Amino acid sequence: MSSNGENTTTARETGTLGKLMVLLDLVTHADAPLRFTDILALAGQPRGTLHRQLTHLVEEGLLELDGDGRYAPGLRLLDFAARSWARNEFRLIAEPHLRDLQRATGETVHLGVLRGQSIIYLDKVEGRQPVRMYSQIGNASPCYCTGVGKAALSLLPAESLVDLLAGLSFTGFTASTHVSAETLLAEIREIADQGYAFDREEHEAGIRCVAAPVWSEDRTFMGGISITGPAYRLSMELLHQWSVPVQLAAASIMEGMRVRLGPRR
Amino acid sequence: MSSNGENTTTARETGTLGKLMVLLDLVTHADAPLRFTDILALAGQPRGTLHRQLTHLVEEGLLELDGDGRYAPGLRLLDFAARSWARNEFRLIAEPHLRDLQRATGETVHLGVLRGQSIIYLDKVEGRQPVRMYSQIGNASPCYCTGVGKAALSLLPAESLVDLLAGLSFTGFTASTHVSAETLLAEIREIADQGYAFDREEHEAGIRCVAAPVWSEDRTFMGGISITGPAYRLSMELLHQWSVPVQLAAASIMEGMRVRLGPRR
DNA sequence: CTGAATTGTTCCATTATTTGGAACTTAATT
DNA sequence: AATTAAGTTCCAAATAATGGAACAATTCAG
Repeated sequence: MSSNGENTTTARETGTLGKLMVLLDLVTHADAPLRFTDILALAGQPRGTLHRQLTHLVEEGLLELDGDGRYAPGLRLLDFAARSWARNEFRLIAEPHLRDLQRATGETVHLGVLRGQSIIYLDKVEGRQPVRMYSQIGNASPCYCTGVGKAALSLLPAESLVDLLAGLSFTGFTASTHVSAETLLAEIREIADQGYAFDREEHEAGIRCVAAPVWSEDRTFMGGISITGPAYRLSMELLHQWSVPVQLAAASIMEGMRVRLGPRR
Repeated sequence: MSSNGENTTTARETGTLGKLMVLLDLVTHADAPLRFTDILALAGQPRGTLHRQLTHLVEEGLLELDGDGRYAPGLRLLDFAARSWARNEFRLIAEPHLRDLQRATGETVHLGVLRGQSIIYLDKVEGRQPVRMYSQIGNASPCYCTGVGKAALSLLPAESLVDLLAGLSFTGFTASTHVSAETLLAEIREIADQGYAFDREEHEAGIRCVAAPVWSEDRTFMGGISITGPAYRLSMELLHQWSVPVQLAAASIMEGMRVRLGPRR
């Protein structure tokens, strides 16, 4: 349950929409519903302005104002997201391969894509217990300390990579989290060579993963798939072995996309 | 998989945000990614205007533009929704009771709330198979042909109810769907008396449910919970029996909310 | 291959919306 | 009852959105 303060996109914070999205971000990222005054402090805007902006967001169902004057994320966001997810082509194509990989390894499998500096998880296939929905799906995680993130970064052309890394602000989640662009860059080059990435408890202590990059032909889509699990069960040796099936699954997904979307351009 | 064209909220379609939300609705409700020209036809706006609006939505990550010039819902919506869902107090309080009800009956249990003319499903607890996430959660369904919807409507004060009904446009999904405000109103009055509602295959042929209303003290939150399943397994007699446990579960949820949020006002 | 048609993008004077300071109302606190 | 804080409304000034038209890039037809 990590919340990272980074931008999901390279959003402009100017323009009417941009300013409203900043507010929406503020409220959705908060740990609890916020009062008008709380938002006022966080947003640093004139009261009149803020009040009208919040009113508009509430009118559109993007925020909700409860009886105690607290602002919470609006349920209309759920409706939008449900549609966004249900019809996502990348996810639809990847799903069967994720299931195969889960069955083969018995561990949790994730699918994520790079958006700005974050990885957004598009799907998750777990073993035993019924999936707690939305548990991970939709969550934005940092790219510099997740397997899927580093795999995705390894797909970037040199210049874009340097630019992105320059804009990162590192948070040391664990002892092994990368906290400098230099060491991260070195590892990403290695990953680009070998074609797979590890997360050696860099985001969460006790959690490891192997990941392989997945991309669309025109590189508009860059992400990855991973097998994740507790360190006590997933030795680094085992993860090295699993680098093969992850890469194979990644290849299958890309082949699937080629077939489905391929004949054009 | 029903898409209903009704508004989820009483949104104003004026103002900068309102106009952009109309576009977002358009794209997310479409069955497939739309081209610029498609949206142009649907939105009926000047080309220059539309182009800039779409550009802004893309810049904010609310829409995505693929390599073929097709607009699809943006993944940032997922991030917003994941947060909106994870911290929803109503859902958090209801969850254990939904699980209990599922275990007691063996059938699928839903939690939904009324937003405008639609029911938005907040949670779903299924039996056997691992839940396909987002399968129903977040979906907006019509209020006039679902158990949760009719249960929620039965909570409205007479005047609001008449107003809402007047604004409905009925779609006859099955032979038993209400298609007039009169018959619907009559049933809702009955539901208000007895405290539970049925869906007699009104939304989907072969699917029945019993639902009970759930509301917050100040009535800002009006929704319901339901037990849903195939008609061959859920006789009307069985559903009558289950009206008791659904109502009990509803009562428990409301008690939970009172305890958690109660001491005030 | 050329010209015509369609589709998508940019520009900018006009128009409409947003801005933000201040006055005002309501609720909480002493 | 008086004081402070919280929330809401108002309006001239500043800013952003509008939409028509010109421009570019693709696609299509002969």
